[in-house]
Amino acid sequence: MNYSAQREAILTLMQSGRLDHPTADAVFAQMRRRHPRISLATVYRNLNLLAENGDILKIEAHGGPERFDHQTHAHAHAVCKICGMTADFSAQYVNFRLTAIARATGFKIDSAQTVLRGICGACAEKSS
Amino acid sequence: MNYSAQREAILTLMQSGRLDHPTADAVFAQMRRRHPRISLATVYRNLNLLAENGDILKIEAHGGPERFDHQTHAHAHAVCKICGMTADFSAQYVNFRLTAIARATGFKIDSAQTVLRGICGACAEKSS
DNA sequence: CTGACTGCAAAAGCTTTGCAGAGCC
DNA sequence: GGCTCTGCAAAGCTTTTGCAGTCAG
Repeated sequence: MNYSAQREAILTLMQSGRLDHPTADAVFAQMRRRHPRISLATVYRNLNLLAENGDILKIEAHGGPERFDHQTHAHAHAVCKICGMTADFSAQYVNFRLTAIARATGFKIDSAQTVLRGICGACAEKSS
Repeated sequence: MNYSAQREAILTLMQSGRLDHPTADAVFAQMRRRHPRISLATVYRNLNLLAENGDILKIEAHGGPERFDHQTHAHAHAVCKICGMTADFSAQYVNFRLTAIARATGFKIDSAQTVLRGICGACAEKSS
């Protein structure tokens, strides 16, 4: 077992899906309920470790704090620019021609992330 | 003309293509050569205004400072996770089924950004 | 005992903001 | 005068880091 109790607990929390694309801070707040002495630094450290390890995914929020996702299979995200809500959508809607890109840019590609920005249904209603 | 002298100068600098996907700081450094009294705050303010206005593009660097791009037509980026170098590639390599996504998520989509992370040719050589 | 892990507090970016002074029409 | 724009400095936010203490095996 390479995972300390706290790391394990964070992973379990993430995998429960109880939090939806949480920020580190949201994870911290939730963790505190059962581990009142946990620190924000630990949450950051462990989320980053878990992400490096491929257990969770770190996603870009484009102009907001980073968010984490327990779904590690290929998918993409739509971020509401008003409330920050993040929705998943299947990667089948986005197609990468990775080999062609690697050839064109000379890069060795590790990971691909697509983020769409827009306004979610709830915010669209409110503002109308 | 809605553009102040400095805003105009920043836009001109950006459009010259002399800087490659510069950070705000890089724009600041370059601007200083001809406008020694310009401040970093002004650079940020104007880059953001220009981006809102669609004159330039603000791109995500995923774990680094934001970068700006004078190319506003659809394209995507590959970011080197070692040196931060950012390469363009044509949108033809990435396909979005935007209407399907909008339907699936309930979002009204404004913009789409795809960022690939990897290692650029130069860094790959150095580390090998 | 040794090494990994943690809390705390401080630091480190990067970016934004408040304010007063300039400049322009 | 009224407007926008600017420089400066300070604050803000998120994230990382140094360090000493703690825990597990």
